[in-house]
Amino acid sequence: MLREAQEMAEFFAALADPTRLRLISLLAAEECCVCDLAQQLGMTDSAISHQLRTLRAARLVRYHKRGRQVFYRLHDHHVVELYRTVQEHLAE
Amino acid sequence: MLREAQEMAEFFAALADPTRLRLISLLAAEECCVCDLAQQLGMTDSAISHQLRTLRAARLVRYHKRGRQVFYRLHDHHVVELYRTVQEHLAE
DNA sequence: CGAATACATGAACATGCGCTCATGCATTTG
DNA sequence: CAAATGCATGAGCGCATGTTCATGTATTCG
Repeated sequence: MLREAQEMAEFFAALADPTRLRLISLLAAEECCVCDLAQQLGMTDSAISHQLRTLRAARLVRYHKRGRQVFYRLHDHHVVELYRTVQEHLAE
Repeated sequence: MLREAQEMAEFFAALADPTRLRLISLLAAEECCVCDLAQQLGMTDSAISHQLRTLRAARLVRYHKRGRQVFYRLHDHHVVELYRTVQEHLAE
């Protein structure tokens, strides 16, 4: 039980940050490269890159390179569903 | 968007700890008092009380007093559903 | 009433986290 | 090729977090 709790905690921790949740919100609309994400959030490329690393580790996003840009998108539909569920839960 | 992200982040943060997830797992089975929860997790009453405070703040648990004991239970069915959903998601 | 029990809480300490800054590595452009 | 662009990464700093320890409060028991 402890091990499972640890895994779940790490997963929730990846979602427990406003910047990462805003990234997920942006990526729910469309795939996007790092510098555009940074610009939309008014943050540095470095800060966003660090956060994307966390989202990658939690398998919440995927990416593919084209030229010198890296395009990120949500890993699968489960991510959006979880996001929407909690969003509605907090709206009451 | 920033404000909503902040609220969601706080909610996920309440779930981003192994001890609190184990408490939720125990409370999913049956309502329980603080000292029993502490004993089942092999932790001090104080540590558990602190964590229950966090779960209360996130409205994840309710409680009622009887004598000198305080019995905690999950706030509503949404909590268990979210727990099960993520549990299954990580099981793949 | 006095001791013990069940829980809550504040301070303190160690650890982890998010951002900045500096740097490095591909890729593209002039 | 050299400069510039897009991104990744490691170190470092300030701040939040989880546990312990000491203490406080209500309730129950002898």
